[in-house]
Amino acid sequence: MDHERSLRERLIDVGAELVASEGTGALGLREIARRAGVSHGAPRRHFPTHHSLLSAIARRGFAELAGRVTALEAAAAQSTPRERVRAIGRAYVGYALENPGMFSLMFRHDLLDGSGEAPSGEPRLRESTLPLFGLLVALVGRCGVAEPSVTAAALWANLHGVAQLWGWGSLPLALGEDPATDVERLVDAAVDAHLGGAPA
Amino acid sequence: MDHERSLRERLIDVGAELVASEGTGALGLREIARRAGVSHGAPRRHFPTHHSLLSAIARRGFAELAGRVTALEAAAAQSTPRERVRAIGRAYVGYALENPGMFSLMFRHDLLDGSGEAPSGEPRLRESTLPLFGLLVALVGRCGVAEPSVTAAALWANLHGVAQLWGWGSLPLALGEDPATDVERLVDAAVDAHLGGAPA
DNA sequence: CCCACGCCGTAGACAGTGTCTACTGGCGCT
DNA sequence: AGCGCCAGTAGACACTGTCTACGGCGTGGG
Repeated sequence: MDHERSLRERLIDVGAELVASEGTGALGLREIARRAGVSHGAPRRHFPTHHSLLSAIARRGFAELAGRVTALEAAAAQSTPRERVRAIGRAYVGYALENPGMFSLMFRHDLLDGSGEAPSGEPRLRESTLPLFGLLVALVGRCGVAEPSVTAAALWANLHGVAQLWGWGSLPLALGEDPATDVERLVDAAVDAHLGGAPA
Repeated sequence: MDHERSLRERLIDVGAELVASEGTGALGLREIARRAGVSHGAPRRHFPTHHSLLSAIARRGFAELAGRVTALEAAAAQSTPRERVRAIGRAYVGYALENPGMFSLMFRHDLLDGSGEAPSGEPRLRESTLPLFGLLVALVGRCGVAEPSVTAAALWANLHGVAQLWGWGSLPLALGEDPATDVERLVDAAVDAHLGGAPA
């Protein structure tokens, strides 16, 4: 490390803090550099373009989400597969609702460089979700469904849609009532629907 | 009308064409004015701010989506409720995949003025989906589920997530195979899951 | 008849953005 | 010691959204 923490990491840090506190609109290149205490040209040494910096910040988000899920998995390793799926679902939309700015950044296909990533091993951004998806496929497969991959995909889409629409404000508006309890009902409804009634 | 079509409408027109052909990133205020053949200050007479213009364009998107759905409903008025729900689902993600730019604009809570809309009757943007949601609630209610509103909300979220994740590129990457057929399988999986097995 | 008012669109200024290009200062290497 | 390299600086450039002052036009009242 250079100064105790390389500027590259510091830029991602302040970007993550900034998107958490102010939202995606505050993620200007110059603003990030300002809060990192460097001049506006400095980030260019580490990220060729603004989009690549945002991609790195989004990658941090995916990493934290994956960390939450794997922690969950490590803790409740001997629960039923179905309970694990439900826990993952709650963690997914929980993360989205606790970090709305980061979550929206993570899935903004504009802003994020969709084309080739640097050959330095970093996978392309939209492949960051593949390991999580693989885990989901394995778990729903152990729940005894016919086609695990398509069921897992449909379930993931359901969780993602709940997170997105709820955060957007239209779903709570349609359902009314308390915020926190309804979103859990939706997650449970999704898991129950795709994994069958309520057995086990 | 002033010149054959008021500038207000023309601005929304070119915005819709622009977002369809170039994506949300091309929706600059000056760019829209340029393509409409007016100076960059002209839009300000009709829209107080850039966001309000984008909101008007997004409203156009919601209107077209609603138009497709109501046309579908009018045509197949005597199908089973379930088939109508499935048709609506396909129309929803079909619209999203055919108009990815407009669809992403419609649900970008930043960009869109979340606060009070002009008192001139125009409802706030995120309430534009309420009539469609109401229709969905009615239809799933006629399918004999216990809690129509929560089931309808979960199903809507599922469709929305399919549209979003598929357009994002991660779902097709996970499932592989053909593009067009898989997304229909996902829509069918969603409808079947939330409405029960495959009866009638 | 004509003048004054209101409104639509123009043109320019202003702060701010992302990218690009010189340039500087300090470090390690031969 | 001298040299090169590289992270960070500083300024320019084109562009953006917003604001303000200014024309030009039609309409209505005296």
